[in-house]
Amino acid sequence: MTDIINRPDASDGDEREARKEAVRQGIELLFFAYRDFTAEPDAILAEYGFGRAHHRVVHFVGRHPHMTVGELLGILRITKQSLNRVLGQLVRQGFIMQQRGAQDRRQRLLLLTERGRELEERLSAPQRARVGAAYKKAGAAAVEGFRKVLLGIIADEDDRRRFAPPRPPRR
Amino acid sequence: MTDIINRPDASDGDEREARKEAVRQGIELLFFAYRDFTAEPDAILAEYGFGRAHHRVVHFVGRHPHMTVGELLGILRITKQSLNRVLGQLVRQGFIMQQRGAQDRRQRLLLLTERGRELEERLSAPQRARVGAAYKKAGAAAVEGFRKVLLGIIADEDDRRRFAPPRPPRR
DNA sequence: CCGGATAAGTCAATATGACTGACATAATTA
DNA sequence: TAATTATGTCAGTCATATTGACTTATCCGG
Repeated sequence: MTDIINRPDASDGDEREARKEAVRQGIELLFFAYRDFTAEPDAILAEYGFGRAHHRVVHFVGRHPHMTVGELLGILRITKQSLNRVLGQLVRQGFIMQQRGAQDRRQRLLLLTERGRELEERLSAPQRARVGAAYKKAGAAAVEGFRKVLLGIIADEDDRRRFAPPRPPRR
Repeated sequence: MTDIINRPDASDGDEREARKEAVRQGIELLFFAYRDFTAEPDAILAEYGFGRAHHRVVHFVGRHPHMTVGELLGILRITKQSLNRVLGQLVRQGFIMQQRGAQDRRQRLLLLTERGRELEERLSAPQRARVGAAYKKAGAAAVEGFRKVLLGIIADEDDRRRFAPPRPPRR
């Protein structure tokens, strides 16, 4: 269960050190990848006078239409005061619409407008290109590993549940 | 006339859609993983009145002792004014030492003090635990895939070069 | 050896994204 | 009806980042 690698001639100390170094490299890889992964959308956002927070809102509302403000707060893990400035700008400038909830009329269900979809498309394009190219280059097996490790890093069980296998076997 | 319904082997259109969805999931996975990956150190940093920027500096100086200020700026991709506030605090509070460069005396080579090493250890412990557990759970093949994909996401060739294979064949 | 380039540091002003705390409103639910 | 919940808002603060201008010390090429 613990055998990461089968090495007959390494001592436990070396083994542990090598593993520790591998983990530290993983940490650093995450930093670099995230840094570059956000750089291109950030440049586009600047045109609109928006920041990374706006991207996150547009992304999640795009992927989960009719989500509530509370759900969005739970995903982003920020306060409603922080969200409100960003969300308010997006609503006032016509990127996001709010609909009264049908069952619970206190809820404001969030939706992208046409303009919002265009923005989402522009912002995600460089990220999709970057990640898509990395996927293609690394191959399907590597992508499976990438997903597995990232899922292991995510703390919250509910958040992990968002990620069903990419192609669930139908029937 | 693309028949959506009854198809054992997917058409190109479906194939493309599935791939696009897989890439979008990857983007989201990166967001969630990075969010959780930074949450625990952030709480520790708050005890010191520090922020994430201090963590990054302590991390890179710890991993690359005697690095110059310019190298650090290149890695972090921030302005020297931004770095200076953070670095200055760390130096003044005894977490980082600066040594004059031997060849080039304009350089201030950066080093962790004992206190700095302790801080680095505290900050990295939860990250190492989280990433280490994810590695262990996912297995060696998955880790290889994780590394491959993240390397593909990193834009800069010089940055990619930092990541030699975790166990280079000695001899 | 002089002058330009480079490494580092600094001052000032500004923007963004986050926080805490307090409070308001409307709607749901017990 | 009363408590709770979903959302929104006002006010103040902090950390991180920016641009732009400038200084000091040092290096290096002509």
